[in-house]
Amino acid sequence: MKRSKRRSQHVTVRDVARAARVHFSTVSRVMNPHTRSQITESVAKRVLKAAERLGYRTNALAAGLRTRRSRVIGVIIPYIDSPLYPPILLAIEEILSENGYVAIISNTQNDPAREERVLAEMMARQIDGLIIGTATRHDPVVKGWAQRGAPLVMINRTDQTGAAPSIIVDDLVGLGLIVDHLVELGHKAIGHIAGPQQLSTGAARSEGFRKAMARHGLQADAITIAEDFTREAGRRACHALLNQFPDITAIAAANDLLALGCYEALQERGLSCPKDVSMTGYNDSVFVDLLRPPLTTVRIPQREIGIQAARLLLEKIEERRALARDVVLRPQLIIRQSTATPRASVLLSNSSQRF
Amino acid sequence: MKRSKRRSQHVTVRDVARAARVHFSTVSRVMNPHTRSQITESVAKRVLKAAERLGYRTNALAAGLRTRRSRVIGVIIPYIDSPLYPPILLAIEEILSENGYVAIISNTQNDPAREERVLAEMMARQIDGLIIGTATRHDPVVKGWAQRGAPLVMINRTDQTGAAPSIIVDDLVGLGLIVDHLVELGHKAIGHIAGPQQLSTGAARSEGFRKAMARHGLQADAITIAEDFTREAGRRACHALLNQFPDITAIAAANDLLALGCYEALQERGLSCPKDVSMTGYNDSVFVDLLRPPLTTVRIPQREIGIQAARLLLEKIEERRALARDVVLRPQLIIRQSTATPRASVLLSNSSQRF
DNA sequence: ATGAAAGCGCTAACAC
DNA sequence: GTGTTAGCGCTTTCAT
Repeated sequence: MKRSKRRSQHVTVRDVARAARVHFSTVSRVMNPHTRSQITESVAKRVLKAAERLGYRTNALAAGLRTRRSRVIGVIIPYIDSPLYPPILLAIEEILSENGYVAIISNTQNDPAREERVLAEMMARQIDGLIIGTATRHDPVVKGWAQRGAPLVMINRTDQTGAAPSIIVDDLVGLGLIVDHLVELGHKAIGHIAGPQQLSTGAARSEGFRKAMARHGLQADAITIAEDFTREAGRRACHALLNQFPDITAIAAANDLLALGCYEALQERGLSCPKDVSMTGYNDSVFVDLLRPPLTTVRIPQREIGIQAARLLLEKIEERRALARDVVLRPQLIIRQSTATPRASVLLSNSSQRF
Repeated sequence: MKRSKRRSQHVTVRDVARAARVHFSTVSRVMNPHTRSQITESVAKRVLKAAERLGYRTNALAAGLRTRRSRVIGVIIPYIDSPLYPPILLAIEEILSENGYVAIISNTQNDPAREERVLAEMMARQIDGLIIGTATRHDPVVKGWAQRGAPLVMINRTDQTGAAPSIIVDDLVGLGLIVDHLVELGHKAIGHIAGPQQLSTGAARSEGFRKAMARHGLQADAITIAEDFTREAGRRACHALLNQFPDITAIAAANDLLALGCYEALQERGLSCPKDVSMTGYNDSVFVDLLRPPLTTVRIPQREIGIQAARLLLEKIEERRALARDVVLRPQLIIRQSTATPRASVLLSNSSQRF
């Protein structure tokens, strides 16, 4: 008769137990799929009915405190308002939800201080695992987590230490597809707007560019590094590139946002794409098919990245295996109208023929 | 000497207390900003130093179980991969993070079953409040939460009951801006691709269209309702609209995605925008300035929506006031190149004058 | 100003 | 198969 007065909003196992005339641990066993088989069918039914009637919902905080498993996972990404991430997040959330997990999603804006803060909040909430899209090439966060044996999966970017599995796209192949396509169109003087080199994506795509150019016996020195994967950085880098290398007939940008910036820069210089300069992007972001002109780019399996990352993380959490399997997904060339044969003037001077 | 053997990974208040030679409740008081003032400065310093040294981090699950406050809030939106939401989510997360809260973000794809499931997961985790962008005009979720007195804020869409505060944009004004602009350009036969009418946004924008047309003494019967706020639905609706009303010279779409679909439909019909038909969108989604042609649209303060929603929710949570203040934000017309004077042929027949 | 004690709601040995 | 018991780590009266 002690706690019956406090019929507050929360229905607990004890309330259900009283209603079903069983011990509260029996209720717990019924509610937990893992221990459900221990209970007689008739008793289980009675408990379930009472729970239903009282509107019982298990308190994940209490359960988590006891089991040391919160069924919450953390997701840290640099920019949620970049077109790259939403489809990935969507897929992650779908897989997690199917498995009774939820995601705490945080942005860092590539700011290490913010990253540290959100990570602290996540750890305080006893997250069971972490998916991060912010790994730098030698990432202290990655190292820290991996050393503590905490389940961690990197997406999109990877660090160099191999301390945790990652889901990435084969950017070497991706830039190869781009360069092959441009060369096939007849381009020889091809420039590259590179992404930040401390990010694996930026570095890998630059390397892919260089290797592919070398494969074709072409010079790969027309490279400008954009300080960030943004439209504005792309615009500035494009101007710099064209100032230094006015003769290039095609520009391979390290991602779509950079390519958008290049579109602006070209327009500002009175250059037409693809007549004067062919452009390519990377990621096949939503809407780039509607740009002027529609952007030739490389499609990466965003959804698949999310699915694989979530699956891999859940495997690590539930099985506690230290599998360091990396997943490398293949990109696909999407040809649109921002690429064409090199401009006539250059064709003339470079190959001394017309038509 | 009982529990000293289990030097497991987690450092607790007891560990810190032992190291600082105080009672563990003192540690708790030091760590909690609210009770910190009760402790002598020197003792506090000693505790803090010990905590630092041992790497103590408070366990939010345990604290939440005790205080019945999880410092987690739920965010439910229909589509994370719609360009509307990421900036809102970014702002929400920023405000929450500043206040020591984190967000569990879930997508529903407008599927009520999914909504129910994610909501159950959130409730199990004892979320302190909820921000939802999925409210239908008579929403059971909204009603349920409001009745239980749980802090809830609606964004973007609102229900009709006024059961909870909402942060919305003044869509009547927004469509008014659009219609005024088109009329000023000389359009009279203006069509409208409406959004789903069970959503407050769809309904409000249609009403805004009708009222504005009436204000100008124009017929507002060229309306087709798209079954969803998607590009494909926009494409189909645009075809239907033009089949039924071939003479319209301008189309006001209820959002940008619908306008994109219209772009496709116009292209399929061999019509040029804005020469044959002027187009307008709504939301000023990222990239619509780079479309062919750049889209005239209405900019809504996405970031502000997120900020206001998070602030309002935190107010409700911390002060437990039942303020039902609605926030209505003002939209802004963004004129680009998808709108122009009506096509010559129509000008001729409609107003019997040229130039 | 600090210590003592109780308990948030749950799970998981351990009994019987 | 079900009841008993003991915490998970924390906050918060109540003493002192």
